[in-house]
Amino acid sequence: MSDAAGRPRATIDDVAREAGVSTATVSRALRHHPYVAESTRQRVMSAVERLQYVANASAARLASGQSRTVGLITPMLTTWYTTEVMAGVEEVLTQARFDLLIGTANPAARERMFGGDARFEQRVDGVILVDVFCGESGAERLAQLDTPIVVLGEQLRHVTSVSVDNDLGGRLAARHLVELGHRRIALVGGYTLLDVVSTERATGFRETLAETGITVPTHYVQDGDFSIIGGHRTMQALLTLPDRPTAAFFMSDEMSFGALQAIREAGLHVGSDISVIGFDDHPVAAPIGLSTVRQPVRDIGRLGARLMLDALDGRGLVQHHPMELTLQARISTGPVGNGD
Amino acid sequence: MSDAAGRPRATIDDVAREAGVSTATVSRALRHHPYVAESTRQRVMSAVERLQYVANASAARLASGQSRTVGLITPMLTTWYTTEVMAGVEEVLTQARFDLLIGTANPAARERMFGGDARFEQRVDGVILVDVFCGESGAERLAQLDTPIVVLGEQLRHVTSVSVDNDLGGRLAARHLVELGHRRIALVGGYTLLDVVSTERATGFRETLAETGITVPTHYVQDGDFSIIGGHRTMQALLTLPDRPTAAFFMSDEMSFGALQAIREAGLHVGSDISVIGFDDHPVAAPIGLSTVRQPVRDIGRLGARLMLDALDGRGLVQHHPMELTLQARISTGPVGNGD
DNA sequence: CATCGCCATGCAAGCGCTTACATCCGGTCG
DNA sequence: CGACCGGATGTAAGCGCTTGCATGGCGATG
Repeated sequence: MSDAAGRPRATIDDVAREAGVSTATVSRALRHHPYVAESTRQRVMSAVERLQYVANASAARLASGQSRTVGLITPMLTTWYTTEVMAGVEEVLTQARFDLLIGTANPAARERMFGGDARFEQRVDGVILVDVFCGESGAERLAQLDTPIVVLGEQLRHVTSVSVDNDLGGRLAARHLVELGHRRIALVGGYTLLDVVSTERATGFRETLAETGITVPTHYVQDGDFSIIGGHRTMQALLTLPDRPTAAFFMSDEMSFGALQAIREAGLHVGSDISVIGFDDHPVAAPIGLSTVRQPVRDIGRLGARLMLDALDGRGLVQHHPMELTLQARISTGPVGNGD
Repeated sequence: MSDAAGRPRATIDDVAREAGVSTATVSRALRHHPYVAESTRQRVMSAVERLQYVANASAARLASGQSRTVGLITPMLTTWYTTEVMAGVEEVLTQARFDLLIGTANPAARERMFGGDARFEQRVDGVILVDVFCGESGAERLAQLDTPIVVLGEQLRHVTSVSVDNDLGGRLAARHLVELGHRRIALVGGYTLLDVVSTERATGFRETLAETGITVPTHYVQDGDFSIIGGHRTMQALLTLPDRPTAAFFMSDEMSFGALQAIREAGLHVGSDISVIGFDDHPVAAPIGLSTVRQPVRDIGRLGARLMLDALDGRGLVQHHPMELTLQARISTGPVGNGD
């Protein structure tokens, strides 16, 4: 290691020598330890400046046993939701001078992770799980680890968690469509059999419809794996139905985008021939007029990171933190029969 | 540090003892060093398994002097383009068991970075710059550092770089609009005064138009800072012009999305009243029918990471790697006068 | 059969920090 | 005025690995 000028990189010993103090003092001065005289700190700082000293992170981590890094594990790195959460986490962590390490956990490898992901071991001080869906039993196991854990996207009792009220999300979407007069309504989730999020939203959605005597027939329920292409495929299928629905609730905006494309390709009109409501409030939703249930995605990430920082400080509380959901009505949803 | 069972974490010494060999042998066995007998390796591996040993990355890094981490610096963390490049980089790096450290460089702090971003020093083995726009002179300085550098988004002589031919991109967009008969064409870049990308695309665009005798008047040239909101604002401005353009080239799809919204809000029709062509081929472009100049964004990230890995291996070549650009004509562009 | 050479392994010295503990020093207090 | 105390600093023992060098075997060679 050497710097741009070819000189070998300065170490803490060089700084100590230059400042005429011990390495212990340099270390303390740099980390704002209380017992360092102001004059000494000044001397150290100017030596640091002169030598262009930058601490070696690996050495510090080894010696302190802390990595100042938090890991983030998610099964779906490619959805907008996930990257947005990450952005929020990154923002807060960076500000606190922590590093972020990303790890992907496909559903199959999930089990292994509860025993500790090898990639992360000893490398992170804590881990944030995004949409990993561990369930209460998984959470209990996580709580056993001596590593702080924060779970995003699921409400849990045994670990710190933050999520929206998905049931309510489903209700908001249902109420909106009912108010517009729709009765033949399709329901498209991500991976119905696997993810709690879809299940919870579906429950709220169905219950609200049931209040008006509406039921969602089985062939109106589909999975679109939270992707644009999945939404496209799903809407194509729905459009070929003899009893074509007049509205559909897609549980992510990305799926909705695909759905809008399918509708247009079929020569139909969104909002009149068929209404579509999404979930998330993706930045493109407003520009293209997609009605949706908005969740404060970036804030979820920010809060998650803050909770992690608290836990790392020892002043973390194991509790659930709910986040707000709001309906954004736009032009992709309209009164039923408008187009007929 | 302890594992889930509360036992202190196993170290390399524990493994050595358990396997009846020295720590040196364990270290070699784990890193597939050639001079380790197969039988020994087996013994070590089973000891590792039994003790659930996971190496401490910090210790390894300190001892080896390598961080197995590469830094990525970008001024615009929030654009789709950047996150997509990152995803490509991450994919390749993770596979090679490298870590990725993200750093944001706002244009103002750019200068400092050439002297080395403190956040990254001694912590990364190399750094990838995404859309940092250093220019040949900056590149020369970067080449002086003993840290491998890969620049994405700009063609450079003195450092390894990968980028598309932005001039060609501008030409493709221009040719498409000209072929549709447009003559009043607006041109919206990111930060005209700052970024090479916009400048290069503008050059190709204008030259192609010039071949047909078309010039772009000053008031048709705007900046939309590569954001949805910026595109929206810009299109609103263009629509109020007495000599409203019949087509516009937005240098990112995200700006185009905002533009489409503005057009719809004004009660006009995209593709007939006014044509819009973007740049990137954002995943939402196809669903909503936005014509665009496609660049293989994720591949740029992947290649960048691969080049970095090569450089770290000492078998890197300083050279430029061009990437393909293709026109994707969709319904947001149509023949001129179609809507009048 | 002594000599080589090469593969396999062990020894031990760091890598550059952090931090418990020891030390020193000047003021306070009884 | 000596004991005490707490702030400021130094000493040095690690943290858990990697790796240059030394060593030990063993088959091939002359």
